[in-house]
Amino acid sequence: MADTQTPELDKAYGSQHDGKWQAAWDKAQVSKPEVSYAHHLKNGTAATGQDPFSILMPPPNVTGVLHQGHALMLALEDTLIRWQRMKGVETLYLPGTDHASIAVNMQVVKHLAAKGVNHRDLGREGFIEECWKWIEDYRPRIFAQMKSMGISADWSRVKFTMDPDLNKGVENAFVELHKKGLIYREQKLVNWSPIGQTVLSDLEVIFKEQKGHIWHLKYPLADDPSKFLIVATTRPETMLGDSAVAVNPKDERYKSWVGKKIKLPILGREIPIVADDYVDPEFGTGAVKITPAHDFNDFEVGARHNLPKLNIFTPDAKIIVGLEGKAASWAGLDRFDARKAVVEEFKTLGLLEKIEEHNNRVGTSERWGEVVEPYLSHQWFLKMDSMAARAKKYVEDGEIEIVPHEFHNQFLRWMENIHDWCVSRQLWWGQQIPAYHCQKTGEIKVSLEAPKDDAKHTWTRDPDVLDTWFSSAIWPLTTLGWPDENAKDLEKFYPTSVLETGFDILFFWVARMVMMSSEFTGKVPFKKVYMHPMVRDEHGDKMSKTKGNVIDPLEIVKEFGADALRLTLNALCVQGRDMRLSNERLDFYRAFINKVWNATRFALMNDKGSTDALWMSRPKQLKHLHDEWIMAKLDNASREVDKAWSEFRMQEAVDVLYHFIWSDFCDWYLECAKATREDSDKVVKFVLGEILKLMHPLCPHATEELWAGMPGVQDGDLVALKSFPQGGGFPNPTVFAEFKFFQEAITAIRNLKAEAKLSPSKKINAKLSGAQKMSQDVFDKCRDTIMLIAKLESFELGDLDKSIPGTRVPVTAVEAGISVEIVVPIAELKDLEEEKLRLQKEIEVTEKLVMAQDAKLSNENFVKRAPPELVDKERVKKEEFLDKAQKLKKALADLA
RNA sequence: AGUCCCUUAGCUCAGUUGGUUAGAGCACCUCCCUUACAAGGAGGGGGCCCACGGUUCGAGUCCGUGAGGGACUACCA
Repeated sequence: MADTQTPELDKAYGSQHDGKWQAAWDKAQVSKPEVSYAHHLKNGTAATGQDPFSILMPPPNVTGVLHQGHALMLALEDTLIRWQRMKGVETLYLPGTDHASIAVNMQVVKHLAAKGVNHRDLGREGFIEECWKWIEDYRPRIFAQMKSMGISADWSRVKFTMDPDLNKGVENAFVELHKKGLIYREQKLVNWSPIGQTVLSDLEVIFKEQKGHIWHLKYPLADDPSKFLIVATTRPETMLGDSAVAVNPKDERYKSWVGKKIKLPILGREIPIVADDYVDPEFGTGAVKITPAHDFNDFEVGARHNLPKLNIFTPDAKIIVGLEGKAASWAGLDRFDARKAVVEEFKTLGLLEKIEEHNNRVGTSERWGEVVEPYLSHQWFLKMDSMAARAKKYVEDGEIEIVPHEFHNQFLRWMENIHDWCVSRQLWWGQQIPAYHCQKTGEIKVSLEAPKDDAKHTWTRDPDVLDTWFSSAIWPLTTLGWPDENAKDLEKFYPTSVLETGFDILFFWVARMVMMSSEFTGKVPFKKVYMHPMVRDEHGDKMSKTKGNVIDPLEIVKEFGADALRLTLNALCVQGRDMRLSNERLDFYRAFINKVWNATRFALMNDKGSTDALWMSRPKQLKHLHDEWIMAKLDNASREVDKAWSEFRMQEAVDVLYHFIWSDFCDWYLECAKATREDSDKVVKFVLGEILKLMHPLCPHATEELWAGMPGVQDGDLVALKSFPQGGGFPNPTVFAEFKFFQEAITAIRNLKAEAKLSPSKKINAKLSGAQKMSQDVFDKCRDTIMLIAKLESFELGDLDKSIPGTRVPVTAVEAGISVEIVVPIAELKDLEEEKLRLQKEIEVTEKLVMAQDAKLSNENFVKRAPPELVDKERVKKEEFLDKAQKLKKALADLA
């Protein structure tokens, strides 16, 4: 064995070595599936005959800054990835970033404006050049931030949604979908952002509660201006685009009005009164002005009645040139000023009936925050119905499993109510739509290559770009090499194993990936969807810059270390509930890492210079009860962690490890091992080594640092490439019951000392009575250890010597065949009365338990109908309680 | 308006197909700086598991109703 220098471990855990290990993983190419899998194959630890495991990282905005949501995503994904890799599975974690068309476009426009440059003056090419500059400035930052979390992503495969090959994939997808007739161009009413001057998808519109008004306006009848209908509206300015007034056909009040005409005030234009079921006679006045070009419902009504769609706004929501009457002078007026002008005019004309207070929800743009204008325009749409039906079926049939299950129904419901997706955007930054218009003929061609001009045609490319989410929807394809269907990664890693992300993009992204990726492959893009919760602050509030309660993950990494952050995020991650992150929690989990740290220091304390790699092989000889027990516990913990992760129960995995390491290993086992030092040395080292492996997916840096400190570990020998503990077998089937006796005996003696106000370190004499119920073998396996830990002067096995009065502590473990009393001579006790009280109290508690068991067991129905093994268990319990109660009573009687 | 989630110790929360005396951390009380760790150890107090009803031998867990809190989707001119 090479003579490796065992570095001295720091006194406490700190994150100062994180960078060293990130470099070591890079050097060993741990995250390259080919490399790590080859390593496992060589060592005989590969999981053969199993599908590869792959996660595609949800690409953050390339110009973004890592936030807590990203940190959570990276922590969870990398935990799963490292766990699978250690299990010997061929594992791919593919990182990437998103071009974030609309967000980056906006940032760069703002950035230019700050320099006094109007982006439109640069022209398309010039602007895009600026965008690339901006991105090159930011891209290294987010990469560095992601890497600081210690993720083991394969950076040799890193992707950007605007990489040339991904662009090719996107254009190919668009052309293919068009060929299939799923993409079409149409003039429709869309959500329009007057500030961004682009269309938005339904999902990019945020509804906000706003205090507003309802104006009741009088609309005079054309042939008799003394008569009028009163319409109620929240947007009086849109009356300039009215093309009808609608009433309910069943409404008796207005029956005679249908078919007549209204002469619109201000404009003087005449519009018909139509009957339509859409109108609710109960609401407002029962008469509704219809503006097909500026309201989604009115658009529908207008279509049914063949009404003209009269647009009144310019793209930046100002009154157009060319309106009739007084409105002609309002050209260029902003929509909100136009509202005032219209109301003022109605007042002047004596046609304003009244104004009511009204709270309504108005759609605002996600990006710019201004009120979205329903606007008539030509856009590209993607037909959703057939793709949605297929996506729905995948989920219904369980081909895609959504965790937590609550999102299952939400997903299906959305698939049922989906509208066609408007995929074009009037922006420059993004993937330009591969469509060409002929100015002369008005023809449109969709193709990868620009069509050649000829005598009849002059082609220009469609200026619009695609919605960011269009390229994201085929992320599982393009990152793996599609449209090359023979691409190696596509063949090997598609469908991917898990799609891990936040529920806020379930519809934006997850649903669209399912629909679109399967459209081209006929296969689901991933088998499981795991939606993580939202990270909130310690008070349960959403983190936001304006509130100033943002906990910056980068600051946390600096202050607590990446491992503490990863561990904490995992520990707080339960299904179906948001998590509250706080410094208190981070402190707590950092302390946990420190515990592992110090346990390792303890184990290595007397090992300086040793090169015996004791932790590498499973000890065969277990001399003491606690040795057997900790090995069995280790196996249990390994299996439980494995199961928890396979079900995305992230908190449970941490919980299992916490209890196993802190309570079982440190509090009980290591204390025992101090008594049986050489005998237990192999076990201590082995279990510790396994603990480092179990903890590695959560705390990769600290576990590597500790591992490297183990004697005999050679340079470049990484935990990251070790085999994940599988759990062996139970050498002794009654080990838990026996150890239960062990623990209870010690606890009872400690308890006795505390109640008797004896110092814990005061050594007392004790005897074990009821020897016939306990095998000499078990006693031998734990006698010395009990003495040491419980601080006993003497501890013998034998019958109670009646001549020595004393108090007794019953300890029973029926399953192990143990029913004994620990006898402490009366001379050891300071206060006899206290002891009597203690016994009295315990008798009461125990008798209550006996009664509860009696009640259960005397219930005929229970005995008859419950599973027999359960009834047996209850009987055993009763026996235990009864035994204990009797002994306690005898003990009390002896003291009296 | 519809759908879904939550309500368990003073606080923050676990509690997988119903089945040990309902758990943990923090906080609190007592004791211990015992040579891995005071970011530690030992012991202790603290719970009609929101309410009512139902199913069951058995309910924190399943069903119904109600109260309080939250999320999402849709939306009335």
